[in-house]
Amino acid sequence: MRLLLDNVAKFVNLSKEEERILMESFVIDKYPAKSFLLREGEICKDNVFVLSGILKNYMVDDDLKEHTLSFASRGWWSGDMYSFISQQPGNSFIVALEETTVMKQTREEQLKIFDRIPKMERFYRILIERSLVATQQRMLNNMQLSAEERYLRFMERYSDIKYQLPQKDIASYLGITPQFFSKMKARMLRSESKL
Amino acid sequence: MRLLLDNVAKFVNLSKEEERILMESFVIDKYPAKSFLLREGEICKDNVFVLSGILKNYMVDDDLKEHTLSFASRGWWSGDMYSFISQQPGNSFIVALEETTVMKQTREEQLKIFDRIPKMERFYRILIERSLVATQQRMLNNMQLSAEERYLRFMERYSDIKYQLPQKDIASYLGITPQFFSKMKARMLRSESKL
DNA sequence: CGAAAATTTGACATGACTCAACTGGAGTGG
DNA sequence: CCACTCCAGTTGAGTCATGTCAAATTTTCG
Repeated sequence: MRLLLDNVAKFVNLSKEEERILMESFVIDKYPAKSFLLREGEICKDNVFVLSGILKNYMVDDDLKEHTLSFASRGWWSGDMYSFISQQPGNSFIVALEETTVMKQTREEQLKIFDRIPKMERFYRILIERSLVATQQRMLNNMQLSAEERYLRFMERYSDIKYQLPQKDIASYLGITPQFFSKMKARMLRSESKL
Repeated sequence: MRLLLDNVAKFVNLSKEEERILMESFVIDKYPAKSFLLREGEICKDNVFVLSGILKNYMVDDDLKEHTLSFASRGWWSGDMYSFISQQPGNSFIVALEETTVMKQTREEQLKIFDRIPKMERFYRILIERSLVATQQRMLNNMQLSAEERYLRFMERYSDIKYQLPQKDIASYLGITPQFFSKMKARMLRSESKL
């Protein structure tokens, strides 16, 4: 609980009363490993904040290949942005990679909070400003870096959970096949040990 | 001028007085063809709204290859998001592909407006929510679609200006080389005429 | 333990890139 | 207004990064 308020406090200052109101708009929920918070075709009702565990947000294309959009661990947000803001059926899945506890807030509650506590609209604005920058950066990385280089950046970005993620999911985040990922890692190890 | 207010009015309703205050925070500026609004290493002072003409936002990687982030024509916004929100030197260029007239607002003015007219913070929040969705979608397109398919989507997305953009810039937006783009187009034409 | 899933490995295929040469139009200066 | 240059665009040959398919191996977990 405190974790969420700390996250908010990084960008805006809330009074005790505002904190109380805010907390009332969230509910805590717990998902077992491998359970789905969201499936393709469903409406993403909630914006979720991870207290513990790991979530994966991904899409499946026409060839049934998975494409991972993001991972979320303790202290990070997750959701299907398109579906959440439009409240229309989305195309992505969100699954718990391990038992995961979250605090979640519906879009409706969120908009109400924006009216009651304008500072929260500011907080959210800042959150997505940064998210937009990160997404642009990642897209650029995909355009200009080799798979190997992208992998190294990935390890930095997700250093807290890198050893808990299945390789196939890392590959799908990097935009390469699991087979190629495996060969690439082997190659990197070989050339590293040659030094 | 009216164009900007209409753009805002799509998401929030301003009073005449608020509209007046808002307009005072923008200045109009005009750039000749091939002139730069922003260069790598500079701070992106302004968020710009295009009244006429076309802007291109791109980055140059270590191999001196260009990567186009976006084009902006009449009624669209442009800027280096990272640099604009952090007010730190950025890595992207913004250049006018033809003579371009814009309305621009500094980050400082923008933040002032957010305090004076909270509805404008809401407007901006909605703007970047959508921008985030579009960027995620584009990243996914890059991951799951072939260059050919990406090209077709590009033509829809930028149907208003597709014939005014140099091919090398379209190629760099699609994440392919101009040579490959040229060959691809030729191939597409051939297989189309065979029908 | 046994089945299913994840990972590894190898042979081969391919989409996209590089380099280089050529063409044709756009702008520039004399 | 011509001659010249300089980009943008095209095209071809060869290459490379990554994908595909298939099989073997290891790990996970009921």
